[in-house]
Amino acid sequence: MSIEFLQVAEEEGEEPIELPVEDDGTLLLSTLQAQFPGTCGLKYRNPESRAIRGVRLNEGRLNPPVPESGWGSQVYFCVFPKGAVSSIVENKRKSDDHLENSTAKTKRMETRLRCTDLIVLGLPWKTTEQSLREYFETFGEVLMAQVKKDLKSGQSKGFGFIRFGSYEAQMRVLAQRHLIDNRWCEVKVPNSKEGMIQQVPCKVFVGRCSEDLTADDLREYFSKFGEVTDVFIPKPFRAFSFVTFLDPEVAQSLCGEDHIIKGVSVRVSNAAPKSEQNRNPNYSSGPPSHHQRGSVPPDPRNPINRQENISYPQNRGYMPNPPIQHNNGWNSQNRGNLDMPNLQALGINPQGQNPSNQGQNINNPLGVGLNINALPMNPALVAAALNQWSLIGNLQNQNQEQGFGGSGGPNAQPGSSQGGNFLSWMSQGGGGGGDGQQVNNQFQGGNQPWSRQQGNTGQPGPDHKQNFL
DNA sequence: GTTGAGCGTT
Repeated sequence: MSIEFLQVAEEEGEEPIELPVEDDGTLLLSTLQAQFPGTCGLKYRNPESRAIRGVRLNEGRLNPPVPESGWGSQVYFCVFPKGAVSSIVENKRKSDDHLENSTAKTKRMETRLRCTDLIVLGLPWKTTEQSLREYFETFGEVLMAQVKKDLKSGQSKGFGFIRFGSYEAQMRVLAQRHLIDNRWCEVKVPNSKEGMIQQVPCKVFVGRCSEDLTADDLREYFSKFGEVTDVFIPKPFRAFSFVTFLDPEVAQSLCGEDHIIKGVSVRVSNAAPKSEQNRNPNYSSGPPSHHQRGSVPPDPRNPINRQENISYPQNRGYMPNPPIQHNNGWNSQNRGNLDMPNLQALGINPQGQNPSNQGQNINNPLGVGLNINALPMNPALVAAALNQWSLIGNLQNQNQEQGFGGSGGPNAQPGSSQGGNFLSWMSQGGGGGGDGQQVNNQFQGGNQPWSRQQGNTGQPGPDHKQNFL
């Protein structure tokens, strides 16, 4: 006997896949979902009425429209779960937002592949699911919004979950903090969903920068390739910078290229992950892996961030790049290694190639037998650069004592322009964020989740683990 | 009736 197949496409116009029908003539939902993860049903266009018809689903089995005549030769389309919100939100969106022009298919793909529930921490007690949803709808279609409450009292527990329909929306939301019902909240990938997020870095290293290249210059230039969510230029001048894109693919596409900005030839390469050694030893619980992309400072171009006097808690990590914790080996395997910003900044790659470092160990530039005199550069300059990154001197001690993970980027060391340590670097403003945002520590005590962590003169306590999330 | 780091009753 022959097995019957029916043709299923993700949506109308897409190339169908043939799926095997069971002996009883039904299609198992599991069979469908094996090919179209996230699908919850099937539909088809009625050739007579031209209307879309749904396919009966009963106990995990999809039934042919007319049982006696089987599925026929028509193409069926997947049904994906969708929230109640749609058209209103769509219409509200900025028309100039090119990222929202993604096709339905792209959206599906993203939903299927990468969207995940996000946890919203620090919600005001008064925030309801309604207000939570309304807030996040400004970023995109919200498929789910919930506030966790005490079952008995109904009182909010101060956190909740949201899910977006598009990955862009999710990325935007993860890339900033959120003022919800007049309280700053943070959105993260829940611990339970770790590993479900794409871990392609959005940040690129831009070497050979000249001192007169401003963050605005870089932003303006690189924006033509895709939305730039952050630009970080270390202070004092270190001849490199970091540019973070919303889209990791844009970032990756630029790596290995030379670009001329304001007459300066800069080199774009992968932003090497920070090493564990320069991280906060207390911060080891394997937080969400999305922070490569997620922890960029709020984008000032986002209306939400245009409020007057917006500021960020000094110790909370709204510096160029809060520490990145990966569970994909980016950092976890790099313990004991040093980063290599110094060499990259000088246009030197000790590995002799573009440091494509995703998931790879980054060799310690010192560990590969760095010989300053052998470098194709003024040794004094190299030495000065090394010194800037604290690669000469008491680096070990600093790293052990500072107990901080924050830095100027995946491979920027906090360094010490004054011969100090990271804390002194922090107290100078910590880099202040790539957009020149002020870090004026305006938060008042008690009202913010992070307020108690203000004051950065002492050793970070154990609970500084939260500082940079 | 209070609170403020966390990780989702179903």
